[in-house]
Amino acid sequence: MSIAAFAEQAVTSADKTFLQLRVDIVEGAIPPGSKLSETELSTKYQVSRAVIREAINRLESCHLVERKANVGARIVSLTPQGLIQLYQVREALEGMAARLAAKNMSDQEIADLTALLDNHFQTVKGGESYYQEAGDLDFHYRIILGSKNQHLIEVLVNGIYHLIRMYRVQFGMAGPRVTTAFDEHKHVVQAIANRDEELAEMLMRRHILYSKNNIERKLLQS
Amino acid sequence: MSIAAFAEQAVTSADKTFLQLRVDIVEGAIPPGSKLSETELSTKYQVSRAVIREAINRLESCHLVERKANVGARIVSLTPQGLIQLYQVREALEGMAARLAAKNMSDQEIADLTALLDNHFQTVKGGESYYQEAGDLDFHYRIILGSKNQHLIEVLVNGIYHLIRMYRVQFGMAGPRVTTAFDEHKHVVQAIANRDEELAEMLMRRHILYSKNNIERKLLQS
DNA sequence: CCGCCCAGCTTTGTCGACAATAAAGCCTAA
DNA sequence: TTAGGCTTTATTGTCGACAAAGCTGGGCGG
Repeated sequence: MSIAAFAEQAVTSADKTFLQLRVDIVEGAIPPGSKLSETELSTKYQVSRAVIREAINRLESCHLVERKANVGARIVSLTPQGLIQLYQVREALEGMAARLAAKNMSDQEIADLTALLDNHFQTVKGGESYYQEAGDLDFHYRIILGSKNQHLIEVLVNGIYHLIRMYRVQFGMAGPRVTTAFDEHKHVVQAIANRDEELAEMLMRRHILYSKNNIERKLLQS
Repeated sequence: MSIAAFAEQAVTSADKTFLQLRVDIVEGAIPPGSKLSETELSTKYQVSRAVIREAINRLESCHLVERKANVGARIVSLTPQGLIQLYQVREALEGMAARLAAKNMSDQEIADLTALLDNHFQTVKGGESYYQEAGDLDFHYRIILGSKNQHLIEVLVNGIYHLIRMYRVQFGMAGPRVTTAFDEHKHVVQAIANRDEELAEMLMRRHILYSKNNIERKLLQS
């Protein structure tokens, strides 16, 4: 359920098309760099061009597609340095999120977060590397929401994280760093529980910086 | 010219309407919290409803308006804590921008930035408080662009700064802090010139933090 | 007298057609 | 043969009309 809180419900037809398209893009069903023809999509998804246009507009505000006037929309093309830049933004924003979470999360929320981590620990100890995807996301989402900062939440949840997921799929990073990342998570939560804003931010920044370095290494060797 | 580099040129009709609407919103011609009726706007700006809808969509991605399905769009309502949250995001992002600028700006760009500051110094010394608006913006924009980080630039320039301007207009902060802010700017530039990433980030963060505190004080006493 | 429900009306969502712009291919001329 | 310009064609931008959902006001029943 934890993550399901973000299941935005689509009421209008453009909503559904937007969500569907976003999945298709992030999951790679439509490859990066490819052109999005309005007429083609309108037949494919059985909706009018106006709906497609609205969906594409929203995709653009997620930074998943780029439009040029009188030319059309293309899915963004992914580059290693683009991923690096994304992690730089993540480091700044999630660092601040951790700081604010240390200040603003309720005791109950912190308790829940701790419980979540214990739960994950059982899984990790069991040897399953299930952790990476769902668990990691859940952890980061909770802290972002815990910041109680609407702008922060918006930019990260609706903007950056879909792009991150897209990179993960395209560059095929299922990712090791499971146990070490788990320890880092634990320390961040401890700092938040201690209401140590300074430390929470620093630890979160390092956690993301390590991730970035890890990814850089993998990108270079391939 | 410096700032004119951001003069996005509108080619399509929706572009012009969007830019016009954005000005009208940011400058306060359309007050915060008010409803944006599509038909009303379409007669007012002499364009079809489709154009208005597209413009509103883009305004939404700037976080200047909020939409509800089957209900309509309203201009965001401004709250003191909303402004605080905005400054928290600014602190994180522009701090990172200063760090990256110290790494990525060319020597020429740094020289230009220094010259710009000297120029501003003459103005400040002359007693004109012209500085606040244009000069401050120019300084921050250059460092943001100097980061060479596309995501950072996007979020700040197209998203946050218009909101900041809107708050400035609505809450009527022409702003003192002229000379002290100038010194802070100077120190940031020095750190960037020395390629001291750590210090550049720290100084920029403090600069914005001071601004935030200053604003908080003013908000409370009113 | 108060509250609920229904009808009408306003506003948004969706659609198909037309206009305008840019890309592609062909034709001509150097 | 190739470069340049023109024509054709496909795609996007814009429009007005229709469909559907929400809000408002009046009437009915408790």
